[in-house]
Amino acid sequence: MDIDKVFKALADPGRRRLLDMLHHENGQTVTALCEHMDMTRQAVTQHLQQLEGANLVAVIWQGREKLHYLNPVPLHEIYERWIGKFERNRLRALHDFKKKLEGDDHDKA
Amino acid sequence: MDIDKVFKALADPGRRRLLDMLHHENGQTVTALCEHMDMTRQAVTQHLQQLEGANLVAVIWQGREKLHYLNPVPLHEIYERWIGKFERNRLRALHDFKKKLEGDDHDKA
DNA sequence: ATTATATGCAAGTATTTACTTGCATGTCAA
DNA sequence: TTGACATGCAAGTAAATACTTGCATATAAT
Repeated sequence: MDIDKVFKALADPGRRRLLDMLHHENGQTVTALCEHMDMTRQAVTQHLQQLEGANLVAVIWQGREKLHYLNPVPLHEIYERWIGKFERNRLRALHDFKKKLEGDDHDKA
Repeated sequence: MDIDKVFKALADPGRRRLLDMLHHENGQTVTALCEHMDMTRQAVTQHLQQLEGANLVAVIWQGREKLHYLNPVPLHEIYERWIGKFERNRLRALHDFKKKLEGDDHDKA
């Protein structure tokens, strides 16, 4: 799994918006998703392709319609491999930080 | 809190690497961080500034040295406001998705 | 004082990314 | 089978991002 693609995909507000829309209603077509996006269909398509490439969205063809489904697994990966790791040390880091500040203010006092 | 800046900051592998380094050893100087980065000091500085802008890194000046400290709070925010939301519906979404697939395979059979 | 070290500022280039426009293809419905 | 609808493909433009180079400033060490 290419976590870089996931981060890159999430970096754009438009793409996050698309994920939100699918979160609100799963299995939407390109055209449906376009209605709330202030850009051409092509632009939206390209964003959706990136989301697909990052495996955040899966697609099912239904006749001439392309239905988009959210795949939350990569988000989970990001949490596991990235956020959790830092979270675990959250309090410790904050502690270190404050200690440093205090050390500066009254050094050896 | 500007969550877009956080996502943008995380979108670059170099910046994620810097966060990793600080996670490994907190409070490093620019120069120290540069040693493991295959680019000029200026480039690293600019990345660090973006991390600072996203509030992922805090800085303390110590004489001529600039010490960088990790701030995991924005990561937590991302989890809270983004990942968790999707996680909660993870199983449900997967369920919907499979049902859709099945429905296509043997429609009304 | 002089030199070395740690960093900043700013302009310029190169690469990447976002978005558009125009046309092509395939599916559905009358 | 014709017309409307859903989407794809591809080339081009505009804007954002990553990175560099050259010089300036401040702190520390000798």
